Amino acid sequence: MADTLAATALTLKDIAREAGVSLATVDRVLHNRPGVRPDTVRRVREAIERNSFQPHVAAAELARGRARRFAFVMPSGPNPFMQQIEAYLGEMTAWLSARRLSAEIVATDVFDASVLASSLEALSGDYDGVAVVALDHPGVRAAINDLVDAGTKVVTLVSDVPSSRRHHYVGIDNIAAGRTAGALVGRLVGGRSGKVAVVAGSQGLRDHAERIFGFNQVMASEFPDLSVLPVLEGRDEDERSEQLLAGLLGRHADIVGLYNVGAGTQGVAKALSEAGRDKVVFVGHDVTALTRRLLLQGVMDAAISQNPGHEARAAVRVLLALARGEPILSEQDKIRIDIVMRDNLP
Amino acid sequence: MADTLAATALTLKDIAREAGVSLATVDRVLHNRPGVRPDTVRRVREAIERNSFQPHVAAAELARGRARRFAFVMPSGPNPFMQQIEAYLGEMTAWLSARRLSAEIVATDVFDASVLASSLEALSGDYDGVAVVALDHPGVRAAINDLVDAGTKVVTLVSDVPSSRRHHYVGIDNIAAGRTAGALVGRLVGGRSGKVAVVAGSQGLRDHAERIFGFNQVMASEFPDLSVLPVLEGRDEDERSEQLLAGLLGRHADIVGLYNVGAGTQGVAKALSEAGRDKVVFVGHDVTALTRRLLLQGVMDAAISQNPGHEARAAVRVLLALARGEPILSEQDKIRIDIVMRDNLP
DNA sequence: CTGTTAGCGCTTTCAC
DNA sequence: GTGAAAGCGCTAACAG
Repeated sequence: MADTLAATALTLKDIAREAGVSLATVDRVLHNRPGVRPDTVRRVREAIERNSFQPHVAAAELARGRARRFAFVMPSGPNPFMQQIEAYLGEMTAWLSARRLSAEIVATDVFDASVLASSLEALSGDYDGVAVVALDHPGVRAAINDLVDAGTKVVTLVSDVPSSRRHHYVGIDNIAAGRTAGALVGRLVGGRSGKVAVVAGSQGLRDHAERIFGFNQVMASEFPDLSVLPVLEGRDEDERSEQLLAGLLGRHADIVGLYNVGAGTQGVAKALSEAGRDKVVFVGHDVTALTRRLLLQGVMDAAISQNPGHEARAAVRVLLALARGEPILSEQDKIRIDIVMRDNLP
Repeated sequence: MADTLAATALTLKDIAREAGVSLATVDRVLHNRPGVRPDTVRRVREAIERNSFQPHVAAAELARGRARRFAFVMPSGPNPFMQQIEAYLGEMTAWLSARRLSAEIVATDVFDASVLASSLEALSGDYDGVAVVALDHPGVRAAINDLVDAGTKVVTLVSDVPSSRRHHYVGIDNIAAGRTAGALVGRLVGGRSGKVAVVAGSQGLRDHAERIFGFNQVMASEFPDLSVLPVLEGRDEDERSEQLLAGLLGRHADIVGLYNVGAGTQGVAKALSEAGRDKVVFVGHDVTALTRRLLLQGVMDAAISQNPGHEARAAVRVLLALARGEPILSEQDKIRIDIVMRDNLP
């Protein structure tokens, strides 16, 4: 009644014997290194297949000796979400060093394309892998591609540069996140009709633009009784968001819903409460100390969140798998869009 | 501008030299093995501390030689959620065998305490770790404690036995899950008043009972306009759930919400549609092929879900960390309560 | 193109 | 109580 899911005790030596070659040759084939006759390659490959041989990662890791270095290029500002990611990275120190790995945080102005690009270029050659919170810009794309060409493994984190040749993106699908926000606002408004406000940092940021796109999609197709007002651009700043929203609330008495696409949450909440519009359905992003409090108070109704801890660990695991040439466990590092309400606060 | 989060190159040998002892002695201290003079222990400990030395896991793993075996004790029935967990376990085969680990699935009747207890007892001695979907019963608790006493690492999966001495629980907080379901039903009903139906497998199952408890808590305190009808016990079977619910719908014209606590989802959906009560807010659990379809069709409004892939991998990682004596990355293996609606379907 | 060999940093006998 | 030494299964020179 026991269904064995894994068991192997074969070693490189066994494969070598079976293929009639030496250890070194098997190793070459295993790593697609040149200098082996095609026919020999085939024989070795067959022996590997036949036994579904899995090289022992621990042995490989030990024999390589060299430690692996990863760099995390993060925004230099005081963004709470990014700080959470960095904190979780910090928590992994012991885990990392027990594997002779290191993850260094490189702070930079990720919103300035040329600064970001040169930060990336400066990393070339020194790291086995780089995770970067990237701005989608031609200069950045080029810098990423250069790193890739130099043999560095690159993953984009939180914000993607799909046009680059980065190996992987660790983050959520922002269009789907926006759709989810739309569905929540629409459903939680509960049949009332009226207007919906949208506050974003900037529509120039790819993730914000994508979220708004998804949000509008759902509103238009499924909630015809709700009309979405023009997007306010609060630059993720509290005061500015507050002022803009206060003005909007003053001009429209029939606002029933609000989607806060980025940060500036403090300001948004303030504008809402000072206008006495507590009944407005308020959906935002990310679980921080602030949004947690707002959810508990009932000021915010839901937060769309990507788990920063998961994001940090996923980035490390993906970089490690890439560096080792292992396949990436498909779904393992797909970041899910979490809906967080008061009762399922993590 | 680079903040190093991890870096060590020290080896056991360095520590040995620094403490003025041999390799073997450091190893003994490291693993709390007997036969070392207290004073020597202290000296070695200090040297380890002073250098914040981290032994190289790969080397340790390689030197041990012996493979580690884990057993997963799962329900023998055709529960789709459990099957998903097993499938994800299957996907990890290569990963496991590259680490000389194995995970064997042991199917058993987890709903019969004595059968489950003897299945657990039969495992003793053969495994380094056991994950078990457990029924909370004195006999099962005793069996778990026996395994623990025999040195086997034990984690409960999906369903906990908090009174046992299991090392860890991998699963969600079911009371919070029930509260979340309550908040969703209440909010999505959108201010209407009326009755709410609850269909469960059995109130004797700990997880179902906990979910109902949380659900009622929220309904009572926050949605006074909604009254919860007595729980229907459908035994997680489609036909039975359908019949019971059909009867209930017939008797109450003002049902506006429905919480399906366990399985039997097919029957619940059928009763709803045949009665033409498509407007009823329907919240259930888990994302399966069926619930996915129901969400897309708009029949179900939300599913509370625990990610089976995450659950499978978390169980393996926790067992491995326990077996190696590593600390468990705090939040890493905490399973979150996911709210899944149509737009954030994974 | 292919094989031989010396480790990587631990664990584990087996002596002392 | 403590230490010396032989591997674990790979990788990476270096020879041929």
